[in-house]
Amino acid sequence: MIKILLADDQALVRGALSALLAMEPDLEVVAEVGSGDLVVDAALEHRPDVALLDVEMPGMDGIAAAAALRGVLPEVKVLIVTTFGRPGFLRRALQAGASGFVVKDTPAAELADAVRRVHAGLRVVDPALAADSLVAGESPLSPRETEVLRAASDGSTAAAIAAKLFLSEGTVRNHLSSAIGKTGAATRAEAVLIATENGWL
Amino acid sequence: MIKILLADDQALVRGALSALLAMEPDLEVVAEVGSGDLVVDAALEHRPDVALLDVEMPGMDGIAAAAALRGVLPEVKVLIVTTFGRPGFLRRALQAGASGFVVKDTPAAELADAVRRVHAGLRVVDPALAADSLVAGESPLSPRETEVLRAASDGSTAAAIAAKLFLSEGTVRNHLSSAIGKTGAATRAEAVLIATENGWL
DNA sequence: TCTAGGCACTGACAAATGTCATGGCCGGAT
DNA sequence: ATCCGGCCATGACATTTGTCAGTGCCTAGA
Repeated sequence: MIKILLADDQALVRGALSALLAMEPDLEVVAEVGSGDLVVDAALEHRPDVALLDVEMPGMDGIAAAAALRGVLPEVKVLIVTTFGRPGFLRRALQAGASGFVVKDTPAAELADAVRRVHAGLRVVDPALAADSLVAGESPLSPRETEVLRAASDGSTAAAIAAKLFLSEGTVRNHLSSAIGKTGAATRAEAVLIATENGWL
Repeated sequence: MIKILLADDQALVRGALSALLAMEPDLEVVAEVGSGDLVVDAALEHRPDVALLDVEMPGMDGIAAAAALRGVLPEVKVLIVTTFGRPGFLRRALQAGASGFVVKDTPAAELADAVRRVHAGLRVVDPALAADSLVAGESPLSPRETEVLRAASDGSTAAAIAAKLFLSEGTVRNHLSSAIGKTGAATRAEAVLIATENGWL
């Protein structure tokens, strides 16, 4: 019997995944949480074999939760589930110690198998996504550029970003210009889009 | 026995919802599709009582599919499911003839009830979302402003938008300026954000 | 019929943006 | 010890953006 911890912020999806996994005779969902912050506590209490973590969650996201879980209970295997197949997500998930990475548009029948394979100590990675991850590579953005670009992602003006990050306005424009160049974009808005699609923010 | 048609582009979620509904003795999923374009065909073939449609789908979205379904098989009740509780979505869904509107973070246990209530001829609407919909009101943007703003949402420059929509660059800037004013934003990027959050695009 | 409002355009102006050259500071690699 | 790269900053420049005033066309409602 493989014991599973389920983390997804959307209650409906969480419950549905639970129902899906409950159909398998050898799987058992022992805990469900709706936030990344609750993962470690729930794992300590219910001692699952596998943790199924969504990336998109308020507060601590699935990848951060995976890293935290690894620090406390390294024997728990982590399988990351996500809506968006961003190359950067896969890279960061594996670096955080995840054993598997599944996108939400894989067939439902394969989820149980993925759980079993992860439990058996194997790696489970979407091959198409792995290829994307290789071509996209790591983020070309420096830490500061990433920070500035993220601050720009809500349409803030350069002056507003400068105030928020305690920088000069010219410096902000320089970082943005550099980010625009590295992403191959023409405007900051396009740079934000490209960086987001690649999971660099 | 209530017969259900399920439409969601994410196979994993679709399968999971199917498993969830299959646990109810009086519900039966008779068809599953992964695109809005397939909804009408599948409905004609399987004659469901209730159609459970996700809004976010490639090709024809859930709301358009609801309208199309209503034109062909008006006796089929439509229950819209969505990740994002955008006020504009609710309004458009109801105008398209949907009987219910459920957000994906409602508890899993309530989904079956929502299906039953919709089947019984009742309306099912998230109360919090309904309130939002009232305050947000209809989109203040004119058709042209909406079009221009949508074209700007990928970070395109004014010149690029003008070329795409066969407008003068000055006209594009005027429409954007007007949209910025109506949304209460300070920049076009912020206007895009606000319009998206309200479901106006 | 008149009128209001959406749509399109022009021209002009201030502000914001993107780029470039330049320089100083620091930490890690050679 | 030196060099390189990231980081912060300045100042200057051309371009883009956001705003405003004014014009005209067209359609739907009073």
